[in-house]
Amino acid sequence: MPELPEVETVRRQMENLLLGTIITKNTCRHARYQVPDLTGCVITGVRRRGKYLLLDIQDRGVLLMHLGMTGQLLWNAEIKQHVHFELSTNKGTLYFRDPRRFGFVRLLEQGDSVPRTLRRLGQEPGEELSVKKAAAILIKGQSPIKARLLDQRAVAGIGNYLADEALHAAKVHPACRAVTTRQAMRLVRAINKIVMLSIEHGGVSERDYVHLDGGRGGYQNLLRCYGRNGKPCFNCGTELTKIVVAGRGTTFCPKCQKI
DNA sequence: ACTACGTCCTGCGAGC
DNA sequence: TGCTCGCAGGACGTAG
Repeated sequence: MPELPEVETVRRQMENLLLGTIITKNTCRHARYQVPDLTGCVITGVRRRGKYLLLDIQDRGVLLMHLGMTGQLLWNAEIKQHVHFELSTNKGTLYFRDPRRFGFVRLLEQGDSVPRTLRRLGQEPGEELSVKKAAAILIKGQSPIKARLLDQRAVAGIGNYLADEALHAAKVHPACRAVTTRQAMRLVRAINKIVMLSIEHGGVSERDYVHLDGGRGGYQNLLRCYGRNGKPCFNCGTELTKIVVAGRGTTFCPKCQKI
């Protein structure tokens, strides 16, 4: 469930703690979190692209991390169960917990080609995003619009809750296969707005996601659609409905979001 | 090329 | 009370 706002929130905290530190040890406890020994290397950058975290490791490459569904990055892990990767530095240790092991950690060595999924990522949400360009990608194709929002190619970093929230805000039916340019532009603007707001509130802490210090985000209390099935739509009072689109649980308002 | 679907994995809550 | 079962979903592989 960690989506762009959640990853960005931990990125900011990691940047404060890890930038300029020296790695003293790294421990890998599972194949999905396998990284060569980085002892002595300096962390020179803490970046994010979509839902991926990228730690620049001086003279070695980039440490690529994805939180998957249940991934947690913790500065001091109280619960050691499901900790698959540890990165110790001269300032402290970063623990990667991931009960369901959908996440991963790997090192992109200097000279390695950039993985395809990273290359295919669309624009980052934000003020510099070209709404027209993203909308042009979004209107292409025959799949349900929600599937196209989730495939990362129009805008990077969207997951299930951002998709449901944006579709509701833009009044587009999640199963709609033919969206207009006008609808697509509404969607992209909604994404921008929701991403910004969610980051401001430290993201959504619904089940597993927590901050580096174990703290929780607050945006789960401001969700207008996702997870509110059976409850009234804030716009029209109609009961929100849950269906499956693109294999994902999808909540929407049958009155506001018509095909 | 695009689209659809199965797979990975564990915790949790509903229902009996 | 204790069990089983279904569901949660990001990315990827494969099939059509």
